[in-house]
Amino acid sequence: MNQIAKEDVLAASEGLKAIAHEIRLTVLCHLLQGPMTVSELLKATETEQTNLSKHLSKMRMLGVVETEKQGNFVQYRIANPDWGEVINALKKIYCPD
Amino acid sequence: MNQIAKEDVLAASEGLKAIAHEIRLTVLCHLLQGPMTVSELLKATETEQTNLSKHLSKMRMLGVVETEKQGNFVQYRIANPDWGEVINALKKIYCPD
DNA sequence: TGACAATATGATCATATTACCATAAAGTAA
DNA sequence: TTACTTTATGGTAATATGATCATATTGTCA
Repeated sequence: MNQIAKEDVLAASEGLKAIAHEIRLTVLCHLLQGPMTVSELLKATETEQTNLSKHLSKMRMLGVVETEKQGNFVQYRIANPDWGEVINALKKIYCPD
Repeated sequence: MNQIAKEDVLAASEGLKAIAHEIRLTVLCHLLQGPMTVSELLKATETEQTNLSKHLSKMRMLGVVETEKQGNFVQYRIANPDWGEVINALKKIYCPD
């Protein structure tokens, strides 16, 4: 708080909760490459439809992703491209070269 | 996983859990300025000693921070400076200029 | 219209997280 | 040694999270 306001820390911690899960982090990584439909994310995450749907819902409610309905499909995209920088920093920490 | 191995995604999501909490994120932000003792963090976070201690313990077990005992005090420090980049990215997303 | 495909939601159960209390452990100093 | 300070740990209760089942919603197409 020296540097960041209390309310911003709270908001950021909520945002972190939105991606602090194996499936949701996987979704985020994929969406960084571009928007994807639920069906595509389903293949990518190898989980149950209903389970993925809940994770996507959580990410949407916490403002990390946005959706756009396209006919029968729903396309998900990252709400703020700066999440890419978060992922890049995580890669430095967790992905050995 | 296109880009990140499954095991790395898992590790990163665990690391994210270590900071996806208001108190723990506050601790991380403070430690970015340099090592601090528990007592100092206690003042900074304005929480109960026993509560903070558990949060610190979690961060340590998940490898985000390290400790060094100095007499009666315990000094905490960030294990990997790259967490600074994570915070900077979060600032872009959550801290309006 | 009916059948089907894509996605979301409600209910439920198991598990995890968190805050708080009491207490323990470890170091210091008289 | 005793008293005190600093930090950690065990127990517990409230709440949150996650997986799974069944079902609903919405849109497409024949």
